[in-house]
Amino acid sequence: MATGRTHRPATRSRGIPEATVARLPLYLRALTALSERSVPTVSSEELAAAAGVNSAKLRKDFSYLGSYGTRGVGYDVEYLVYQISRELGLTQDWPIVMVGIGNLGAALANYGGFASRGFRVAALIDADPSMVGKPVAGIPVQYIDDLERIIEENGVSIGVIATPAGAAQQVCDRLVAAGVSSILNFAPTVLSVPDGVDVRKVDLSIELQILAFHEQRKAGEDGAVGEAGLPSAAAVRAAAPATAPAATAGRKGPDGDVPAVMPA
Amino acid sequence: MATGRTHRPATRSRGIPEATVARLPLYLRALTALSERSVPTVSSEELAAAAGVNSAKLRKDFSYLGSYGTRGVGYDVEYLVYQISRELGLTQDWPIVMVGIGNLGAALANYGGFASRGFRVAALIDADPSMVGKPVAGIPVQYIDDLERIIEENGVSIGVIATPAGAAQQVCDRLVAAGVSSILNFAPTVLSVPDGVDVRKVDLSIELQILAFHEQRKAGEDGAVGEAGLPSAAAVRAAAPATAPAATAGRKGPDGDVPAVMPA
DNA sequence: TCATCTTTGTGCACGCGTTCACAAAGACAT
DNA sequence: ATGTCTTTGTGAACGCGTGCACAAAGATGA
Repeated sequence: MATGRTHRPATRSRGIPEATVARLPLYLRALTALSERSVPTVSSEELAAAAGVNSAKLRKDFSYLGSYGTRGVGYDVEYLVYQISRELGLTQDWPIVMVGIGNLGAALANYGGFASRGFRVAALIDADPSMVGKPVAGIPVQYIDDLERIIEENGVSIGVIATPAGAAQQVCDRLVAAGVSSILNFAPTVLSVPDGVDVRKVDLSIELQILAFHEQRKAGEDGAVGEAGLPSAAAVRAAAPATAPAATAGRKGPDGDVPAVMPA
Repeated sequence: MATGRTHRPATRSRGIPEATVARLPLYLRALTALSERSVPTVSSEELAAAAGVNSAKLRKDFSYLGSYGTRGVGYDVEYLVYQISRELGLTQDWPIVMVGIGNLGAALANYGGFASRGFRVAALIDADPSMVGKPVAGIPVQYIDDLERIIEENGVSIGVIATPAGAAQQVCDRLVAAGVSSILNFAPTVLSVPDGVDVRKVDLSIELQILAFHEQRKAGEDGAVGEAGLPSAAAVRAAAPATAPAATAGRKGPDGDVPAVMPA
């Protein structure tokens, strides 16, 4: 998960916990799939399994929205889809602008997940004049000088930043000044914004580093305690990652490098 | 933040809280920037500001790593960079494979954040035969039938999934069976994996939905209480978002369907 | 109508994470 | 040496999130 809300210490909106809000889209996705298969109702147990969460947690989450279930039966799929969509604000149209149409930006623009569920790409913006006018995902790229006008004319309140790190804060400032109050940041930088503006960040590098931490730990602890499960194959390999010849090459790491294997 | 660790209920590794681990990459980035500017030391206050966190939290985070600071002075930048890198396992080489080289996958492969800090793209894999052999980011795409062999030969323990939702679980199963024990998932699906395997997910659609929720809330509450701050412009606009005409139309697509290649 | 069975909704307890506030530690000047 | 000043490291309190376990609600069948 590339994640991380910034700012706004879980404002506990109108009683709905932040953690619950973060799971609603997950439930919605599972429910939509059921809806397409014309399944009329689901139990908390089934839906929880589909969403990958605990059933008690799911029931508690739904309890914040109201009592939409029927004891002995479960939840009405269609009704729940509607309620969650409404709660998330997906029953209305959300025009968004994306700034920075490089490799990542272009890929995101093409990504279907953006277009679905009420989100509409109102404009693609870049600072490279040679990009201007070129259509990406069917939408012509516009020049950054028009950013303020575009936001104003389209009533945009959500912006996506996919620029290089160096330009992110500057772009962010302009977006906020122009009226954007929610930002999804793909640039590897910490953005500082005034109160009232929400920033969520997606950082590939950070996600990988977190995985590496756990991977290293798995490699290190096994052998020590034996930690049930885990099909040795992976553990062994991770413990002695230099198995492959030329591949791993370097591995010069200073000193305190992984306790290398460590026989039981 | 596209986020969400799955599984593994915060195993509290060797005393380092999960929340702290998630922040270490942030500190590392800020420290690296300072290091490049040849700054010798930083106080917890300065570094916290750069990383966008509370200074007390930062000090407590570092306290889990040991006592690396000097009272009255601060932390030695170089030393801290090394310690955090080591703790995160970045002093060793981590070969990774990426499966699903569509729009998003290609963009990720080109993304510099992957190559840096010990991560090395060992292979790009796709199920579309017409993609095979074509170089992406300088690396020729390989066919998915060779997945197991590639993982074995390169000692890969971290995999990145950027396939369409429908293919994700299947790819995941193969990766895990081949020995991969950490997965970064960009497909909009819940992956189920055996114990011992870590999954982190990055879901653009979910992030946007969370932002929409807060945006809706901001628009709704103002007017009711007045809730200080917030430059009306955005609030007013969000309150009457249906400005655009047809737009929302279609609404058919199941869910986050990646346009990209790859049949099931 | 009544009994049984399924599934929700939630009270409660526990643990993690955050923040405050301060004592201890060391640098630095005199 | 000694005092002052800065900054760390952490004890303690608090709040959020999670999961258990169960009572209440309603469906279903006789």
